[in-house]
Amino acid sequence: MDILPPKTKEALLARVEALGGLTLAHIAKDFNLSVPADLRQSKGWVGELMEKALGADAGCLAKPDFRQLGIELKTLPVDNNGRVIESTYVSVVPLLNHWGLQWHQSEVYGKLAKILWLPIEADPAISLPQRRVGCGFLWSPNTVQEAILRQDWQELMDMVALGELEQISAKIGTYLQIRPKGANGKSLRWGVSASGEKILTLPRGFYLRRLFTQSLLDKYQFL
DNA sequence: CATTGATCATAA
DNA sequence: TTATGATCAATG
Repeated sequence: MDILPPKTKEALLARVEALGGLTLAHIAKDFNLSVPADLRQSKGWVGELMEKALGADAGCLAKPDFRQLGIELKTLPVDNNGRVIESTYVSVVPLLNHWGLQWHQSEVYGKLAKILWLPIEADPAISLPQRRVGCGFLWSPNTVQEAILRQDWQELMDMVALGELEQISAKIGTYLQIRPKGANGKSLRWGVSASGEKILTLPRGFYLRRLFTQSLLDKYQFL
């Protein structure tokens, strides 16, 4: 059972609304999928299930998930107190061939420009099959948010370009941060050192900090 | 106990 | 092999 991609934003939001309140077991059953016991060896399972349920069509491509609509889908794990549990992966950090890259041409901007946030119950006290989908909402950065995201991106990409990879830690950045993003500590990519030589280094990704996505969720709940 | 750094599965 | 989907688990 394959769901076709929604043709309009309204059609997408209608599907999101229909998902709200359903358990993961319920949705998985509709696709003849079994629910893993836990996420330890299936970390992306919930996100992939939501892609199926909503008809995301970007597959493994450098997205957005809904290509025709330019909308990126992100699940937002939330505990029983409405607290966002995890940071949100955005995209890989280009370690090479990034000279002259501008904010508005970056993958980060492309994905953050329009996001469908889909809160998912993720309290450890609730078993995976019993967890429910919350109320999804569309978000685009406002002027202030974009300015801060852009500053973060620029500061971090400047460090990448200057070969300061070893000095990049997850502590840098107000909303955005860079953290390792690989299969394990042995996966390596080519980057550039401070002296301009090509070096092997960990693959990294841009992530949105938990407190930032928490603020988005809080604002939505308030409205 | 929150965050950083490390890791798991899968598709193309 | 690299990018997608993320969460796990060590650390301070």
